Amino acid sequence: MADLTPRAGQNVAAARELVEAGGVEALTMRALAARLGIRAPSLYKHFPDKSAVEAQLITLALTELAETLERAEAGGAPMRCAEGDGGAGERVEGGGLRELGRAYRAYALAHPHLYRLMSAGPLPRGLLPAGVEERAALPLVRLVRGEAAARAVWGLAHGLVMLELDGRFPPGADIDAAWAAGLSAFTPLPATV
Amino acid sequence: MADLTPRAGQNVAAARELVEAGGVEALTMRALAARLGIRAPSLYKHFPDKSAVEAQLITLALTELAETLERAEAGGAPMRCAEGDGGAGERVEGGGLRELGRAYRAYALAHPHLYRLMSAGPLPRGLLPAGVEERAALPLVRLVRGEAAARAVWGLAHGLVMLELDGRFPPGADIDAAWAAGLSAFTPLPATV
DNA sequence: GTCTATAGTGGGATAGAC
DNA sequence: GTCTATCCCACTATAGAC
Repeated sequence: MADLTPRAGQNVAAARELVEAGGVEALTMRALAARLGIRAPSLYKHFPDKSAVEAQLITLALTELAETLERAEAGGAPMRCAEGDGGAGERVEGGGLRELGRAYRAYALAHPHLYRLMSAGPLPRGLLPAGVEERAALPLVRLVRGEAAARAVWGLAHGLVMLELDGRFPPGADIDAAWAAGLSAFTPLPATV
Repeated sequence: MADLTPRAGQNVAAARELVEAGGVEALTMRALAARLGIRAPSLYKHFPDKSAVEAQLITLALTELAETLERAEAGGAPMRCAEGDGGAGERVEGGGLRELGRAYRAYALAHPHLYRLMSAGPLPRGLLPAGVEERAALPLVRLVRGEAAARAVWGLAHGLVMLELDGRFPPGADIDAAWAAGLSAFTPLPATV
């Protein structure tokens, strides 16, 4: 959970560079040590094992994603409902969701390997600080009315991102349009069953 | 592409059992050989290398998924528009999409590791027979009007499946409801813009 | 906190005999 | 088509000296 050694922060930064450059498989204790200019066994004075390194990385990525989404939430559509003229109407939800989607996709595309690490396989929840996971989910939950719809939008975003990262769309595919079609399906109305 | 050896079919079946039981990482040339009662080097008389085995497996999974979706397409909603009374109206799309979603999710949950193998990472398209990928996509393309919307629904399904397989939803989450909310968002209208 | 040395495991793949 | 015998690679992790 917390750093086990004062310099562990630098180590995590180095681990991040490895992952961003070559994916999860590029993160080996040997490579991490080499990048730090030390020998692999020395790492075990900083981390109990490799999963601890990965957990720190996942925590970092989840926090960054949360911050990105929070920024989109605040800066995108007119969300400051308390001040100014409160007559925003139905454009608030649509605009907010579009902004959130843009931010989500942008983060994933900017850090594809980190996104994969963060979202592939079950989370090592026991190794993560409390609340990180929830924080990343909050902006969407705040914006979309209803658990079911929020999870659907989450699935939509995650699926589109993964298909794009995995190169599943045909070469000329208009992915922007797919996002627009997907998100706009959720904006007019929750569309009761 | 094609089997390199008469008995390659049996080998692929054995490989499938390994993957279904223990995931992609359980598929090793050694383990596959052991299951076939031979030694690992003998496998290289049937396959040039390991990626060829995986490609056969992916082909098999894509074909099975395609068949599953085609069955749902034919049996679910009243799709036999040519015969009987042609007055189906708007319920055709909604019902068909729901059926398709059900079938897609059911296949993924029944064969989670195979689904992962088939949908994770870029497809080794050069090693796949022509048309397999397209065939799996066709039922959805036929049902959803517009490329963008079809890709969005694809992303929705893939995302929801992956989140479920990866145990990302909270313990008590109503995943059925998330699917219903997601698919129903696409049924009433394409929701222009 | 770092080192050397090493244990232990697993993997893909080849050569050449039969 | 199958075998034996290997090669070479890579990885996580520990022990114990400094």
